[in-house]
Amino acid sequence: MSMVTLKDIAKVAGVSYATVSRALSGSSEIGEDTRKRILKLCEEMGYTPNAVARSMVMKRTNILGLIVASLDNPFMSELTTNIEIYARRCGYNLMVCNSSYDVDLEKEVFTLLVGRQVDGIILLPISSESYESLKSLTAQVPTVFISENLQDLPEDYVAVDNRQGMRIATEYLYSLGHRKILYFGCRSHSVTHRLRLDGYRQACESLGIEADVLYSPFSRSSHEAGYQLADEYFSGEHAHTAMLCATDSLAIGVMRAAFEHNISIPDQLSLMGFDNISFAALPPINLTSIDQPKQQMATAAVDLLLDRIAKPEAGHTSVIVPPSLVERRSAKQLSE
Amino acid sequence: MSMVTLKDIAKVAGVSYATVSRALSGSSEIGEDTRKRILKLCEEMGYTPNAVARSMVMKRTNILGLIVASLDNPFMSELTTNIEIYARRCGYNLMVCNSSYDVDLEKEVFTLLVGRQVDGIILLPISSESYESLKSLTAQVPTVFISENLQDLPEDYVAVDNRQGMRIATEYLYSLGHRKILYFGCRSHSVTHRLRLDGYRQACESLGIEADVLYSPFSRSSHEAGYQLADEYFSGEHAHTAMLCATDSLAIGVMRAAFEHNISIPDQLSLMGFDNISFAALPPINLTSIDQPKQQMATAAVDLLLDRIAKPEAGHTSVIVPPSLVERRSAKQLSE
DNA sequence: CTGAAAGCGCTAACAG
DNA sequence: CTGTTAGCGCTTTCAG
Repeated sequence: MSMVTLKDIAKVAGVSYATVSRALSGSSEIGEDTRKRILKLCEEMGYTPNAVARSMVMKRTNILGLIVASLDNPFMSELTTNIEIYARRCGYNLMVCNSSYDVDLEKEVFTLLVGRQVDGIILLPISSESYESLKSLTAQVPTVFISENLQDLPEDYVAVDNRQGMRIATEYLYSLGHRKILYFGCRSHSVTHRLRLDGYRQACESLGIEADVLYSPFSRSSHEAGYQLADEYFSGEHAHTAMLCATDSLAIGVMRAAFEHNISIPDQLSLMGFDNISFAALPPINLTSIDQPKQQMATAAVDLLLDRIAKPEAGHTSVIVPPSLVERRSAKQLSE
Repeated sequence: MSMVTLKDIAKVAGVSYATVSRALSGSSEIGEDTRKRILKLCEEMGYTPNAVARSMVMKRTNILGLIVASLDNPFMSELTTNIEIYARRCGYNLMVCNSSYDVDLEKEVFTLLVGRQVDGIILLPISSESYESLKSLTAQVPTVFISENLQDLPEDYVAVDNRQGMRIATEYLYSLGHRKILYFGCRSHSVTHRLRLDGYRQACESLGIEADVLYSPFSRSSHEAGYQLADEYFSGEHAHTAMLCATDSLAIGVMRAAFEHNISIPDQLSLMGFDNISFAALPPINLTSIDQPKQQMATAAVDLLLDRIAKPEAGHTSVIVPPSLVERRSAKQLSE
């Protein structure tokens, strides 16, 4: 289709194709007049540079790989959107693969992307265990992990300050008058989730209130998990005035259980989530949450990756971004 | 990093690198013993074929471009997920670009993808107008439009049967006893939306009930649009017992307005949407809707595109997939 | 300032 | 069955 090549336009212009290449690369030395003439010709002949050929010789594709558990997850798709837009602004295109929450597949697509000669890879919500399985691969190509806190592992990553986020949440509920706050957790194996729980515990301690934790046996955070856990909880005694969920998804499940148990939110129970996924803002949900600044995380991840590509041997870096409270209507002042 | 090339392993194996190439491509004639020896060597030396080099000579990249208005939109991200997974199964990787609802950007990224030598492009919710702006480009590379009905335009596309979907919705509400059904529309310029409206009107006519339509002035379907429209509507007289929204997003906005006007859904008003986005299933929303079979649409789009790549000159095809009713709890039997 | 030529890693005839 | 060779379209020394 776009079969016009450098050679073609060189022939028409009556110059060598090296000259045309120079005209296009903009740089170096070339006569202003010839450049203009050539550029015009390219336009006329509908020439589009062949990025594949260029990659071949440049030994870099200007393509970034993105591996994501599932784009269906609103948190991940928000991140992806921002990553793509920013990467493109930096001159990179994005090749996206779903790992479908499968560690083996994740490994497989990683290898695929390496074969594609991507300049770097961004790995998006991956449980911290899968770091183990990818260890040998991440050495082959610049990689940054995003949204999962890898702590002291020798990798680049960007994550929100999870501990701080839960501290903020707990303190907020406290400021609303709540003293009996239940924490609803999940995925106990994940560092990220351990940090969140930590933040809650720390805050409780310094506030002088009791920490109370319920953990979902489900391996993945979902509203089903939240529903089951809450349904059980509401069926027994429940003296807490507020509930703090490890994720928004969990909180949404809690909403359903609360509804079925005729517990009104926020009148009888204040509820909070974490992540501030787009769902949370929907009118019928209106969930007070802790925001992960997705845009900032996205640009930080791309910047970090480009840095690493520029200096493959530099030491590992992590970027921790600040969370923030988003007040909506699922939590309110405790009435006496 | 992965600097091992065919040549390297040829040298070690003591064969010409054409032989290695053959061993890897699996095909043609080559001694079983040498093949095995070579394959083992590749493994040992950690060889990964360079897809860029291969693309260069094959004149095909096995990359598909995907242009999407915004991955943030759950409908689009669901489609994208399915497209990526299926495309990969077919041996293609996906390069994704957001057009951010901007016709110029859309054109820009299209050109970018062409320069990337993608084998084909899938264009995802694009208003039918943008077809005009892309006309000259779609001729350059196999392209399929997805989710927007292009009617008689000379393009390949896959879309749901929008008219039929709204007919089903209307008939369903009718079967629930509703006779005064209000249609909430938007984006009157879009063929897709015109077809939906059409389906509603047709159904009303054959059911012998009156068609009543309210159109949002907003150019994009969103819950804000739905909220505004519904807020206004509820503020005036409102004798309808059911409301049929052109999209789920619109319906979610209606939910908020209803809540604020103390109108209970579904007790006082039945509500339906269209698209069956993932939101709709969330417990606090629980919206009865018309499903667009995203997975089927995704695979159909990829299949269509691969067909077109195989036969660039074949006539244009469209695939219309069937919608289906998803009963949840926002619509119910009209009590007398 | 411009042309000639080499080569990126791989595939595909074409010979042997 | 295996080796030789010629490119794919482009960038980049190195000469003019």
